[in-house]
Amino acid sequence: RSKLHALLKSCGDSKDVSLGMRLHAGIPQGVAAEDTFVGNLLVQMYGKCGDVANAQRVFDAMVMPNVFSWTMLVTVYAQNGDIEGAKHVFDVMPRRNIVAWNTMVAAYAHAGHLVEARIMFERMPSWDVVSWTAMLIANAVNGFLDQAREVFDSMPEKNLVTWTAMLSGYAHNGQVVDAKQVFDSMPERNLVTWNTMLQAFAEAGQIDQANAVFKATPAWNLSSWTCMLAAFAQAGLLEECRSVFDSMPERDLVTWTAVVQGHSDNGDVEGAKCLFDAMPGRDIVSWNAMLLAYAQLGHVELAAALFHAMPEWSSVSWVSMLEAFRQGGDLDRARCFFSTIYTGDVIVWTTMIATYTQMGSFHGAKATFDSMPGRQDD
RNA sequence: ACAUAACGGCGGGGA
Repeated sequence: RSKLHALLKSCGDSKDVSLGMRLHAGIPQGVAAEDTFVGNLLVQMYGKCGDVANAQRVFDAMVMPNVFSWTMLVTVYAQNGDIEGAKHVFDVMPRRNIVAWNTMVAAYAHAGHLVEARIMFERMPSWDVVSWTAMLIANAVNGFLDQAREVFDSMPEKNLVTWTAMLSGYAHNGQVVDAKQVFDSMPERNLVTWNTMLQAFAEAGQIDQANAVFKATPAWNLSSWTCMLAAFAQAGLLEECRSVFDSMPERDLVTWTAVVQGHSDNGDVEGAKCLFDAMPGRDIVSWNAMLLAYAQLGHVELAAALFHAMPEWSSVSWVSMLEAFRQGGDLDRARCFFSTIYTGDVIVWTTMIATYTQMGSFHGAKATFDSMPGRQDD
């Protein structure tokens, strides 16, 4: 069982759902249902792999789900972006503990639903450092750094995660001076802390400072290297970007996508395509990055071909194609393409409106604007 | 024994 534990955990960490399924299939019939511990491990593994349906299926078959099973199921929905689903499980679970409450507050926080996060938080029977940190994040992701700071300052207890969350809030809000101040006053640091500080300088375009933090970091992981190579690319230093990429001891999908984008950002489509073809695997983000490279660099036909070769599409794909047609001044194809989209979000619609506007078709822009579903006029 | 918060890669407008 402890072996199974380690194996299923590693499937979750590496999102290897096919190995997870093989392990699941190797467990004797009924064990996953009757042995709550084993069932929990499977629910968690499927959740981490993004397979919510199988997580739910294992859970449903469990004879005696315990409080771990229930809170894990809440986490599964929350971490896969289904807040409604998480809330539903939360509402029907027989006994709610602080971990379940914290999970819900954090889910709302990351989705940017500050009001809901606050309502949850206020209804909690008690709070701990995780609850407070989640509320700090809820404020920070909405750009309310002063309120986040108030939460931070008034917390009865802080730990390394709290400090790093505050640092991260400043980092992503462009407040690099405040970020540095937090970093300098932290009682302790770990690799996440160092990476967050690196990201703060990188996002602020302060490449020398970023490089200094990178060099001073006691040890690196994939996040550190990837952040640094992306920072070099964004600063127009493609050679340095490449040298980080070439010297990294390991690479993952995120790394590969970052280096593809680094080349496209610096106008090197051929380099981007070479790397894209050499990638060991591709996900929707990497396909979109390559698609956008073609779109932004004016390769309409290559973009169209790539679009049709993609295994799946997202709103980013639609926007990239519209961008390609807009770049090429081809309003007809943009309009025709747009009419085939059924699931576009507000950004897709805004891009189409901008395309009409830019081509001088105010009627088209207005008509599109008027037919937008669920438009918020505030 | 197993559950919750912090770090890296893709899109429009706005500031």
